[in-house]
Amino acid sequence: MTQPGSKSRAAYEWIRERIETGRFTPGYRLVLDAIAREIGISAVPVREAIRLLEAEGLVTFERNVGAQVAFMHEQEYEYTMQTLALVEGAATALSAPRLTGDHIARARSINDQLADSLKLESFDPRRFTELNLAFHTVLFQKCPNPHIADLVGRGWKRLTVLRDSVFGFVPGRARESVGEHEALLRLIEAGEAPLTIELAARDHRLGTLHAVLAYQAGRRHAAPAVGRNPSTHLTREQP
Amino acid sequence: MTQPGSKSRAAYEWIRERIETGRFTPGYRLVLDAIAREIGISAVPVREAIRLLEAEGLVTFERNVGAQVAFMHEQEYEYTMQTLALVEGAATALSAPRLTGDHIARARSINDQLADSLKLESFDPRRFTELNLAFHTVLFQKCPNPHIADLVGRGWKRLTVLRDSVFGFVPGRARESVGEHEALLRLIEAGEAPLTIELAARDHRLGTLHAVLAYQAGRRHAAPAVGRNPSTHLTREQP
DNA sequence: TGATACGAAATCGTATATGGTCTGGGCCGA
DNA sequence: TCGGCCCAGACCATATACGATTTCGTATCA
Repeated sequence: MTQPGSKSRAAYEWIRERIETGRFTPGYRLVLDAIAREIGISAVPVREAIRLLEAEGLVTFERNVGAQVAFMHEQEYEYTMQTLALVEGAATALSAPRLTGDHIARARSINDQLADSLKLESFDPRRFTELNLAFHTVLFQKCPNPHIADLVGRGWKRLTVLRDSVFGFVPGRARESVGEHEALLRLIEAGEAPLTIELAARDHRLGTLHAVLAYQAGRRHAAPAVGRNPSTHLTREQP
Repeated sequence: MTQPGSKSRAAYEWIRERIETGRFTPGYRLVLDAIAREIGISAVPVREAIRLLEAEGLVTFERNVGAQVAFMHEQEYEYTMQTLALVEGAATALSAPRLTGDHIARARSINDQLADSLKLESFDPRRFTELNLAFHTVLFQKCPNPHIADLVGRGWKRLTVLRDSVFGFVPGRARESVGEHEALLRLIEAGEAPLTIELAARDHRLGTLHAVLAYQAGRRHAAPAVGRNPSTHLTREQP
């Protein structure tokens, strides 16, 4: 299925693309025959595609009833980011000792691009997110544990569905990020203890999460109930 | 599919049971028609079952070629336990503040049973593992993040395929476990910081992992290259 | 003898067909 | 008017059928 050329794959991408771009909104019913007819294939591969989307949490499924685009509650972003903070932190720490000077240089170069993108009069949050992923990918790519690496990949993939780019909402956080990136690089260069690196990487991601949550709280209540500073606890205080 | 009553589900359980009990050994080819005929259904639901097993990593799959029971290298157990240490530690820490005295009492009661099972002249490692899961389930069950909770469940499920019970190999570790359980309970009761609890729970699991790795190294080299004590780093020294 | 090409068997991927299950609307009785 | 029953339509789950792809044995040729 993951293999290109298959119709299941085509159906998967066809549906996913529509969910990502918002043409299929949460609750939209995915009817096998209808989709199959529209793509010009039979229902069998469509069914398989939907099963895969279900496994990714993009659609919900009920036997004898069918599938619909999953409802994502407010907290979905929080849960995903919290999980990503956890696994990406670990992946980065496990990867760190295996990174060469070359890797660090590459990461630093990407971070420079991130810094540059801040200076443009028209800040492009989408591009910032793209570069941000590239930066972190360099850092965790050497993670020797394939399960953890896989979870990191899933987390990022899921984020693409939840938010195109949160940095559009919290541009200030983008600026902070660049500084934290450099700090993280220094820790790695210095050969700091894995746990130190893990918690730094974790905090970095939680920092973005908290910024977004604070922004949302602000929008809701006019008086922003600012969360605490990023904490390594994966948690934040309840209001 | 996850729903009972479906033939996909039946096929899934039929295959999985054979893999778990070792009747289907790694490398065994899973031929759709053959399995379908043997179960008495058509190939379509069997195919779906195999896709699910693939997602769980129990079988590997190649387009136009088919599926076979996944080869699990030596390190598979290590990777799975390391990942479980990571996510279970977090789940436990996130769950801890939501646990009532009732939960703690229940966990302690299970730990008593674990202690009792050590005293029996015939130690039953399988039962120990069962109770052990029950104990930890009490502790992380209140984890509010469904993604992390899900990952914990997957980790445990995967372990059932990898090893029936490692405590048969390292009975000494069973004894240690009981003590660490009590220590963990005290941390939770005392309302310690989430990170403290997280790392304690993580270390607890890594302890078992390291014990098993040391045992394996001992079997291989006669002179056991004992790993370091459990570390919160998720890592251990290379020999 | 070894390499290559051909062809048949095995097996997968997908289309089409069919029976089963759920859902919603209309009819009937209170 | 309202609630319950029944039926028809929609849709899913699975079976069967068939073309497509891979694999592997065998024959042919250098």
